[in-house]
Amino acid sequence: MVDYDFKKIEAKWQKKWEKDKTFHVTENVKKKKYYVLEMYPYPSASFLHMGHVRNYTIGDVYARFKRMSGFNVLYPMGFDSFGLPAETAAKKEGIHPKTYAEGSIKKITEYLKALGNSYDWERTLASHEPDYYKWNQFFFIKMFEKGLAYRKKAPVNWCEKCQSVLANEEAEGGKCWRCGEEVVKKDLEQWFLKITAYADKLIEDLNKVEWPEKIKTMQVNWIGKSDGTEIDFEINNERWKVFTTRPDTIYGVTFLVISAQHPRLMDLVTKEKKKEVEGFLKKLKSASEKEFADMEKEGVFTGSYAINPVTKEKLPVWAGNFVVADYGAGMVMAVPAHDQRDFEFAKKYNIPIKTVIIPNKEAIKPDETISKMLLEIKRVNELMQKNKIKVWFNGTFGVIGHYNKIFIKPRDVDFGVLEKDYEKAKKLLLGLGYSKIEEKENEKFKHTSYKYGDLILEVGTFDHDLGNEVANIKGISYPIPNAKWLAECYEITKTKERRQGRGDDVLASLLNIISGNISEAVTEYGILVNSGDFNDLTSDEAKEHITNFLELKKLGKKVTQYKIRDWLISRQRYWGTPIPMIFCDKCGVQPVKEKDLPVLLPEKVDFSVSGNPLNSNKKFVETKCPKCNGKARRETDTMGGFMDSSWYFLRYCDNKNKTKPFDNKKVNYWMPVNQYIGGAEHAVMHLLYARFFIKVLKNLNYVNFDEPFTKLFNQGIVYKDGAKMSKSKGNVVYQTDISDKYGIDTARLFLMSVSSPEKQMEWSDEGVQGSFKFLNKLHTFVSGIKKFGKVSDKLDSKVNKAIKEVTGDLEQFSYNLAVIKIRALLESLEKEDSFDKKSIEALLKLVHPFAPHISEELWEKLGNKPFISLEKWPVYDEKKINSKFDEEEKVVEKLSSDINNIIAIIKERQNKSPTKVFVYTLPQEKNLYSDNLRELEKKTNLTVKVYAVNDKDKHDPENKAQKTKPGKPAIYLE
RNA sequence: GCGGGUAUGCCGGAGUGGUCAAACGGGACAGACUCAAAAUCUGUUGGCUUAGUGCCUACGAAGGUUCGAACCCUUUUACCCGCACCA
Repeated sequence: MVDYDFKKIEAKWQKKWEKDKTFHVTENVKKKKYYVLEMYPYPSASFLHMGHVRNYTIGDVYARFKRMSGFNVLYPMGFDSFGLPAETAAKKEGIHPKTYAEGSIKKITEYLKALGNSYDWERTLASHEPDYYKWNQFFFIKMFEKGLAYRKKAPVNWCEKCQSVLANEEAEGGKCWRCGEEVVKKDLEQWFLKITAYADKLIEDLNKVEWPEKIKTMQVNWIGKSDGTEIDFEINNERWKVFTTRPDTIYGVTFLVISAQHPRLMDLVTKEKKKEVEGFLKKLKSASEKEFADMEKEGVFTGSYAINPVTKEKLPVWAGNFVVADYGAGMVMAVPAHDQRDFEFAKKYNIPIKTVIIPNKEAIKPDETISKMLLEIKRVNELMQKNKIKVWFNGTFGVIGHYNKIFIKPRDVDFGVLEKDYEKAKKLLLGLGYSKIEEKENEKFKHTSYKYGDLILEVGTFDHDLGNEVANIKGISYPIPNAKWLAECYEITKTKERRQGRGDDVLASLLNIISGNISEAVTEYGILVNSGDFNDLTSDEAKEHITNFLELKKLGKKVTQYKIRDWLISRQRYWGTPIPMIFCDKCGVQPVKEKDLPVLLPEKVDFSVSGNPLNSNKKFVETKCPKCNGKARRETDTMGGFMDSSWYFLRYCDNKNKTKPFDNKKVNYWMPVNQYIGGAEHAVMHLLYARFFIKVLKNLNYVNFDEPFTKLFNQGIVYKDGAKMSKSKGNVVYQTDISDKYGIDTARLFLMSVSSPEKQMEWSDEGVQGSFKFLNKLHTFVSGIKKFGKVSDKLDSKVNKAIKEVTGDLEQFSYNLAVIKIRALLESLEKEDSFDKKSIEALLKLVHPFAPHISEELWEKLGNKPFISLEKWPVYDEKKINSKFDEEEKVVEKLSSDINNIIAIIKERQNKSPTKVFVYTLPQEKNLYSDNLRELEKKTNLTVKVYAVNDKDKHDPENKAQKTKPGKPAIYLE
């Protein structure tokens, strides 16, 4: 077989599509719309690699599928051409960013077109064009008027390498998202967009979209809403606010910690402590951002004391490195018993730890009696240990020993000792002031009861070896008993199971809880102890009550805190949308008048100066105040690129509008985007900003929907040699590497068939050949068809089933499974010698989304008019799908493999080559096999004869027929 | 540390309670075609065993639920991704 001429075919159809504007769409109210969109790329002059190809193909397959399914599909493509990368690339090449961007757009457009994607190129856009960014400025002013854009001095993230500030979202883990440079904090006056005003709505509306849970969670976490209580602590006769989500632990507060970065820290530091605090701060300052994050919790006492508003206790105020200055109030109440950070801090500086929560509501509550008893146990334990007697406390607290169940309100102290120590132990107890009540003995155990005050104490012999053995078998070991363990023990008693454990472990655990000598903070909710009037409440109840109490006394209130900060939009760079603001000494900050938009980005600037090149253009900077017409200065900061990407999908709907950002009728027809496709890395950046932007636009009456992207699909990353395919890693396979050799259809088909699109995939050079083979096979098969005939019911069933399954798979992005079914269909068709045109057409249509060029070509070859791209997706007929055929096939398959198996054995053992097969079936199964006689002969290469077992004239010299079973015919070979 | 995900045969990857020694593709091996190779076609590809049967071992590891588990539960290990001192 000669490889099909993919080069010619692909060029031919790409040209035809372009000339015909096949994929151009307009609003059509009679047709249901569907908007498929891939995140628009940042244009670079280099070739697309397989990661890109995969991404765009995922979208194109879907767009083509939906288009054929009868939707009016909007599938546009544009370019995110503003931004720092263009500026740096331009600098490197010594050309103007504009030249660079436009050159890149030209190149990348060419590459994108070579993919054969069904984009509507009439609707393209590029964010650096004044026609586009004019509207960035327009919206900015609208937001400014609504108070949603404002200027403020704040500590912001600064990237030294990029010479610009970054939004919080762009400072990933303290590093610049683009260049990886350490981010430093700087106090600067900057423009912000008030995304925080929409924080609740941004969380709430997530349930209106069908997005991967992961992305939703990431957004929720990023917004970081937490309900809590703001509590006033009095320090030096002044009230200081503290935010907490755990007001139920207020009785456990043993100190306060103020952030080392808190602007008013020094107000709290007493004269005596000043030097010490300053030394501490100095040390922190010298640490880099990263070291800072890894640093151990450290602090220094400020010398001041706070008054707990509920208990009136006096609490030391510390300055600490682990408190974030710009979250909450920048100061926290520390509850070491119930917060791990506070715990570590308290341990380090020897601050008291006070337990006020017992984790499980029904777990052991150390009341007075129990405390007394525990102390008694402790006394006994110590005495026994001193005398080298090993003790196992049985059934006292928790699950102890090897047969006892936990009980909640213990009445007696019960323990076991080894038989050899028994008498000695008894004596020791008497020495402690115990009085004997009763002594028992049976063949297994000895047992004595004592009285001590109102306590009962029992001592018995304990089968040490047995206990150990059981424990060993179960492999249970709790080196550090803790509250979690106890809670677990309690859970076990509820299920009536038995559990082994060491008595002294439990004892230690309980004593720890009572004495505050715990090994880790208990952070789970539970019931309150040591909490005055609030004792015995559950954490949830206590939060409510304590907050109410504080509100009543005007010492605190319920508040909601968010982690998300306002969106920092200004950048000190050239290549972006100029912020349309003017500073006038008289009138202050003034927006540029709408009629004067756009504020054009001047091309003539000096790139050699440090800082923002825009400052070098006097004509740009010096302007007049729009209000008083006096001398004024233009804002030289530009907008971050995420402004551009926050609404570009709206502009696609009406990209040539000169008078408005878009016509809202058009936007309301096409929007929201039904299927958005892009990488997960934008989860808390672009995807969050765009949602915010749409909410603002809805409030301003520009759009009538809440969410821009109904469905979101995150494609998996393409790997090669174990690393993400990327230019910087040098493990790139370019589009042309494959398309030159096999054609772009092969590349598309392969990328879609190796694994499901949302999973990461490993690139394989060999694997591509499989897809190429398939397309060759398809080409040979379809172009070799001489004439059409009738379809068998069997084939018809297969065709219909394939349509059904492929349709379902495409709908769910299970492209890889769809491809498998298409392969199987071609195989079945190849086997037949008669089929109708409709079946072949169906096959081509199923193939089409994956391999659009070859399917167009073959479609034409069948004598059809172009374009298959605009043809109707095949419809299946459920009635024609008959599982009987599948079963038949299986049965035949099995029988022929049995026959082949026997042939192999005969050949090897008897060195004979049989030529005839006699098959003996049950009478009712005879037709099943005789109907498929030809199939059987083909598979076995022998003459086949089928008999029913009761056929009188059957040829059966070795009487094999008696071996016949239902579904398993007997076989004789000769 | 917290949250999410993944783990399947030589490899890539389907499969989420019986029809599973496990789709499909790649690779390897054998056969057909050919002077030969490539392409193409056919078959084999966990082990033992057998005129087509049967048995064992296997879906990261260990337990458990079930008549029955690659699939459900628990624990655990490794890798990937996200967040990271958020009170």
